[in-house]
Amino acid sequence: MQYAAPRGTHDIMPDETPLWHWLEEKFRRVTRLYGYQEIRTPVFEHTEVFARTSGESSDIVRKEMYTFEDRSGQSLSLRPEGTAGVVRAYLQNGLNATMPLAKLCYIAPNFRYERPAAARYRQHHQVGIEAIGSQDPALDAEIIGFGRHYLDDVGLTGTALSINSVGCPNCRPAYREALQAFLQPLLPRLSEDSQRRFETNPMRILDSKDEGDRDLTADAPVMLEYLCEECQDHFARLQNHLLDLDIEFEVDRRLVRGLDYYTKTAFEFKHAGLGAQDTVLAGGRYDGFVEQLGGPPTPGIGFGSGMERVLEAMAADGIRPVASGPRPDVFVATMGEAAHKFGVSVLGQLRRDGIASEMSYGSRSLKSQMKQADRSGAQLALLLGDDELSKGAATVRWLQTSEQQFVELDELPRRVKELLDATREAPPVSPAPQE
RNA sequence: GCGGGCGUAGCUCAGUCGGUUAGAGCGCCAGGUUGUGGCCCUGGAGGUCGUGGGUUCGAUCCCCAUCGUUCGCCCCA
Repeated sequence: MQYAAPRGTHDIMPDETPLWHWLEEKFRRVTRLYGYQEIRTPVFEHTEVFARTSGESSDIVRKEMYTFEDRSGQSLSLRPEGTAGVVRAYLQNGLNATMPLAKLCYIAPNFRYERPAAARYRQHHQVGIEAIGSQDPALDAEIIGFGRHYLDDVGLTGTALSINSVGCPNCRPAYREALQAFLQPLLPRLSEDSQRRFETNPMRILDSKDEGDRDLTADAPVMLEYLCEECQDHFARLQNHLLDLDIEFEVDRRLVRGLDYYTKTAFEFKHAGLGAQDTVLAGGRYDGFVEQLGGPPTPGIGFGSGMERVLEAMAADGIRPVASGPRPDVFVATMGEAAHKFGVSVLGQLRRDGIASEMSYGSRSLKSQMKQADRSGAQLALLLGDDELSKGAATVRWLQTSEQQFVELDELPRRVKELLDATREAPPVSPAPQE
């Protein structure tokens, strides 16, 4: 093999795109129900945009960004996550002045230079939403409810929702101190990874997968005990809204987020069939974010959901909603050069009449063309040969029943449409995609 | 970035205790029907056995490196 796609990237081939379209449509439908409008931002931004907001210490900024200089020497980076670019666009286009609450959604690729693993890629695709401009916990509930709705529609009803509050700049510093005070004496006994986290992100230690760490930190202070009044109230009201909405959740006191910008609400939907990369949709509130990008103090909240992960979770659950891509209505088969030439113009006419049509190129036997017609999934085959040409007609063959008839050429579009309509009213026994 | 598994046809995989022409099923193409698809039969194309180096009379097989992939860790969607 001469060339392969770069490590951690993958091609989405024609036999898979129908499934991607299906998933995108599931998402778009929910965006309409909840009133989120699509935004499309550049695939790269000034590196500052991400460095500023994700936190200089986060792994994403430290070692996972695709950063490069353009010809003028400015530093640009491929988007590693969705929120930063959206907020940048929000400010640049003055939505803060024109939309009291901006409800935005996107479907876009993200890029991270990390070691590929199951359901983790260097280029992956996320659907996501952001709501910028309100601190109301009802909005947190809407965002989480959106996530639940989307996953349910996709068929992943078994995903478990965890929520937590990670506090705010008022209460987190005190908690961080208390946590570090607790961890200090344990430090030598913690895993290597956690020793490193002690400085960079001590809250992550609570989330460690190391069993020894888990035991040692069983009685560690948790953020919930240190929440300021405002954060406490916010978290309580969120839970009430979720209960009112019949959304099942569990409070995970150790749930944290990797990016520095999160405040208050953090949440994750996990799927059991995925192995180590089991988070299928995750997000949280980021009330200090807009300010960090130079805007006025503006609260915001959103989530991202990895499409590759959702598709793998679907596969693990045996959800296979789409059988195949679009099929032509009509397949034109010809015999002889004159008929082939004529077939080309018939094909063009059918298409102008709105009938999806194909034909065979190169000189293939009729048998081979019929085989192609069969595999194309077309309902009708149109046969053109010397007989038809001399009579000014075409043979129209209904592929399911093998019935066929001569049709005058000027009758053709009308007759073909009639036959196709009849088929649609009484759908044949083809394996219908399950909804 | 760290540790382990795997890499044989388009796909799923067999195989060689190191030995000459590397196999199957599916798929693809053609013929069996010089104007008719699905089933069946017959035939065909398609492989530098991931790549590079080493050991050997001889390597797809053993060793090393490298690339890719996969599982776990870090981190994350």
